[in-house]
Amino acid sequence: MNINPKKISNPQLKEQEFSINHQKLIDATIETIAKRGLADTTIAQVAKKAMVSQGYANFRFKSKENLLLSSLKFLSDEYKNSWQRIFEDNNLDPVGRVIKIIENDFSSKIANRNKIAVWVSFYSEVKFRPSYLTICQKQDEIYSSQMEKLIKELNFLTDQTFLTPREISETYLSMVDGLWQRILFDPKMYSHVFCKGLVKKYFKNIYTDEKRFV
Amino acid sequence: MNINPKKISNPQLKEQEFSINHQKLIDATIETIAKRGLADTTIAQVAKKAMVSQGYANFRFKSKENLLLSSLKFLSDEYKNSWQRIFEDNNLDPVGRVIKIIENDFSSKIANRNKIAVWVSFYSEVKFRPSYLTICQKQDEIYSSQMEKLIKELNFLTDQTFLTPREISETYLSMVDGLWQRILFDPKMYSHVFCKGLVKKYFKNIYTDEKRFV
DNA sequence: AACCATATTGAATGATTATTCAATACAAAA
DNA sequence: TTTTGTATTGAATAATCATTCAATATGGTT
Repeated sequence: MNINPKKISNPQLKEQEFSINHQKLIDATIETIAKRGLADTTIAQVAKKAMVSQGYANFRFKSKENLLLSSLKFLSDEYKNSWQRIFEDNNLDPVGRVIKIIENDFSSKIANRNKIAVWVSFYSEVKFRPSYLTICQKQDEIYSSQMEKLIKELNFLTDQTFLTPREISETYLSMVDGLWQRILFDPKMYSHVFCKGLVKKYFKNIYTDEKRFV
Repeated sequence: MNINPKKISNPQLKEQEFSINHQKLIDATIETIAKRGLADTTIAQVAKKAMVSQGYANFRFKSKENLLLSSLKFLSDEYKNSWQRIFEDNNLDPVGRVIKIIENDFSSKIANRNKIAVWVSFYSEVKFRPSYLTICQKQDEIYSSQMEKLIKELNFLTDQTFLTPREISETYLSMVDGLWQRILFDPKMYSHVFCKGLVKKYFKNIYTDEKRFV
């Protein structure tokens, strides 16, 4: 019995086969939203980009809504994984961790104009689709609380007491959201270098003795 | 000849009559977007809310696109007027002016959840509709440069030199955008009081001697 | 080879919606 | 009153799309 990877009698391979098309469609959805906007994203276009039939796309995801939701989930998980790795890295001290966080939030993988366009598209619908809100909010809460804990350590180490960990982390998170939005408007002015510099300068002003916040 | 305000032989009255319906439709558009989202806003719903016929709404504005554009323009002008009044008020010193600006940006007239929902809806389409970008960007540039000038004065008065006016004003504007977005997610947590407090604390940390940034 | 199960297709369907326009209402002028 | 010009209507149109599903393809099993 010849084991050909394309054969699907093996449940594991079947699962993999499933994942390939699943992921192809999610990628195509994100690309389409990034290129045309959520309003002009149709199943037909997504299916074409994923090189499957229109009927198939619907069949796989049950509905367009569900395809969109899965795509948001994917993006959200990708982001979460990238910052979670930083929080779990035991080789970093608080300052090094904060710097890694900043660099991640304005890395070309995370903060590129296409992905931001997709984020903002979903954000804009959050008030009307509770399911979008659920996905976005849960992860943001974890990020937020991890960040606050990190700042707490940093404050302790540096004897910084004027600003609370909560204040610093909320300010940071707001700045990131705001800067991401601004990247959409004017990606030249709000370059990654500019954004990182601005945020680091914010921290530098708080932790004046710390040389690493250039 | 009896001058009845409903008669339209007088060109001025005709103009006024025009404006009434015009504004009714714009208001209805903003309300509809705020309630249902840009994606689910139809001419039929807007017309119903404005209490005119569907055909009329289209006739007045030539197209749905143009109605949306006019609504964005209205919102944008409203915002501009509110901050411009503060910049033009000669009774304010720099600190007082900054405080007024903060209070305006998180006033219930400007930063309520409905209006933010509309703003974010348009923002999310900015990458795909150059006409939206034009409206948003032009005014933001003016706001931005006025803000920078104001911070320059403030830095001069307080001998603050570590952060440049550009840095402070860009940080402020990003924070505002980010906080607005967060108000959409969780209006209870991001109350006006919380947002104003956070921003004022940011300034307080820079201008430590200034008592008015509570 | 014949059969079966599953994956995939693509054309048809039905719902939604912007836009058009012929018909109507209505107020001013004659 | 009749006429005229403009404002407004609302039903018809045409386009777009999500969704469905009967038909087909594909590859494994016997």
